[in-house]
Amino acid sequence: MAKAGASTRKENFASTKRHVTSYDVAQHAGVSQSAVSRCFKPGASVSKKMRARVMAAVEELGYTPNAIARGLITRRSNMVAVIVSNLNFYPEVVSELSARFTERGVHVLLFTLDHESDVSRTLQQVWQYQVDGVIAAAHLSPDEIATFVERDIPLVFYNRSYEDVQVCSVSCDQIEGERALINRLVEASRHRSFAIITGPADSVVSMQRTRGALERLRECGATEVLQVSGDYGYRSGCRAVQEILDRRGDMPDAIICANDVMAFGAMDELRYRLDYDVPGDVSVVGFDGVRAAAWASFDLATVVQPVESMAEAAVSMLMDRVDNPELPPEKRLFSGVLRNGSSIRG
Amino acid sequence: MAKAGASTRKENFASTKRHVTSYDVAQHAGVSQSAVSRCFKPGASVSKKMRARVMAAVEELGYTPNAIARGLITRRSNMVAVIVSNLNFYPEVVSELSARFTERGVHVLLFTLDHESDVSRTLQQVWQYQVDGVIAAAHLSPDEIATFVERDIPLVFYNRSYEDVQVCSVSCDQIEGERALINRLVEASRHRSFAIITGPADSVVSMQRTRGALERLRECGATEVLQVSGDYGYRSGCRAVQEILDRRGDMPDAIICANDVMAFGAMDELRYRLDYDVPGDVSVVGFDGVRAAAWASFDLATVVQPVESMAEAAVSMLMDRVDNPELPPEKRLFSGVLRNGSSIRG
DNA sequence: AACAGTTTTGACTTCGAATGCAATTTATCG
DNA sequence: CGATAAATTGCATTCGAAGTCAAAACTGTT
Repeated sequence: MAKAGASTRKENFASTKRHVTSYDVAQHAGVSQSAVSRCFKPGASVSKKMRARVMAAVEELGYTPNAIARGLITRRSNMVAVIVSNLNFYPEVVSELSARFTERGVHVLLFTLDHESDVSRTLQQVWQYQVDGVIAAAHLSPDEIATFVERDIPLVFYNRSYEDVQVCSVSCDQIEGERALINRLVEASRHRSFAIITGPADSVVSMQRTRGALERLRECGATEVLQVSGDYGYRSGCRAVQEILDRRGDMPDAIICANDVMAFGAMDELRYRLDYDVPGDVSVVGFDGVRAAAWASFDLATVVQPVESMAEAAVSMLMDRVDNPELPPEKRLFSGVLRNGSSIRG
Repeated sequence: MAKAGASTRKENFASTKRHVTSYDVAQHAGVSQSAVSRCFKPGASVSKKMRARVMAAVEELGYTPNAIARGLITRRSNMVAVIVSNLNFYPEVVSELSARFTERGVHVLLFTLDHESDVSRTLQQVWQYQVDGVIAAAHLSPDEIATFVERDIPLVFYNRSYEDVQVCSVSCDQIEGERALINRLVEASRHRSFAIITGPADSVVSMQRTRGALERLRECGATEVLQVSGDYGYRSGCRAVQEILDRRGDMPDAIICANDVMAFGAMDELRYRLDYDVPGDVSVVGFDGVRAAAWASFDLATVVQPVESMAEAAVSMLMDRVDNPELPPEKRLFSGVLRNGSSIRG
């Protein structure tokens, strides 16, 4: 970058002058402030000579345009809010979204929710920052969704879909995925009794997965399906297995978990505390396709959500509406990819 | 919040007027814009009557202060940048930082780095957004650090320390932690031969961990220490074990991994592909204390970094310098907590 | 060289909220 | 009650960049 000499000079400027503004640059280059501004606007009409002079001054003073000031006048902050609930904080999703936005020169204001009740407070913050759009991987009430419409702020849900609300979303087909998983189970071997470990009661995703599983199981003629509830965490997977044992007296042929992490808990509990063989005695399946599903310890049969495609879709869907607010709401549904793992018997 | 009636009214306003500004509120309440502004400033001098009138108008119009405009004049954006490199994206850290900042009414602009080379581009972005401070969980060059000083932007490193640079940092004592781990190893049982799986060559943290291990091993009289390199990923843990086997012909008594995830890879490779017993034949230790370390499949002996304390420390260290830029740089070093796991023999 | 046509350029205004200062109201006390 | 101190309020300006529009500088043509 800058050589030592230039660096020293900059330092001096910095200590005397608080912030270098476009005015300073203009003065230094002997041009108008408008000219400086234009040099930073992509398709603007600036002569070569002008651009060169300005850029020289920019270098010398170490000028950086102030995005805050720019945002004020252009009414485009180039920031989007990403709202994720802390519980199901999928790092891949956040980092993938962040990367995709960065590619487009858009910056991510991250909001994590500890409790779903923080939503309204969070939204207050979101409004203040004049973000150009919002990606929500959390549950919003219809009222809250309505405020986005009122304020003309594009909103895209990630893996949350709302049946009766016209709103953008990108999701993985939970029901289809779960059905595929059940198909895999019944094809693989004669599983007769089942248990489902659900996610938290307020998780739509969990409900869909559970519903998909139940539907398909019934269609396949399974009559014996025990349901116990978990919270998506490892420990709740362990506890759920205990509960299954308590309620049934023995283990079912297969345990269907609403997510991978609970499946890990379930497998570990079965193998290490209850001394069952997975998949010999019990098959276990999950949902999500997190990294650890492919680890040899688990080699879990699950549905891999196409995180990259989904993130890309969410980002482009959002940015399309930012550029053109007239676009109608759209729901994009991706299919998950079945991952065969040795956690299924047969 | 607002009843249905009010909501409808808001909607009408919204459709006629682009954004509700403090001027609109002022006019509606029959007061000056300054008054409105003051009603939103904590310790300002406003009479009860005035506040009531203003707030009524605020409610009625659905006004939200514009943080962008505020930031422009106050020169305080109430945003901080959090820079993390994508590779070692520790979700706990990011979400913990985010929560701590949110508590203080500060917002997080998230920057993820795919390659370390993106740093300078990222910093350009950071300058533009006039963030009040930066938390970096990534490597910056001394030149880059210097620009923070020039620009008077407080910077706190998370788990990166620089020996000769005066800069704020919050870290876990990698060397001490690793030494404790080695102590645990030698106390537990007679381990004679060792292998170390390091992290990426450019990771300072990995270097420190390796150094700590080597030092303590030498002090304990270990002569046979093989070093192979990994990249912090699960697969690299697997590969590293193969490499150890190739280079030695057999397995050492203990494998010391620069992080937990590689330790998982190593354990799985040993158990499921090479048919070694862990810890019977080989002990494995990691570093970090991620969630999965406590899972029964691994029950890994490791050093748990006190993420919550560290995040809190980083946040308060940063915000202290934002409020008082004169504070001198400070390095805070936390001790990790040894986690005993059954991945160690004895 | 003079003219119309095209680029470039600069003066001025704008975005929305915060603040110093002066004007005004209210409270306090002899 | 009047005078003075104290609290409240409004006016005008400010932050930094971008856009509007008209003036100025080029271009090419005859």
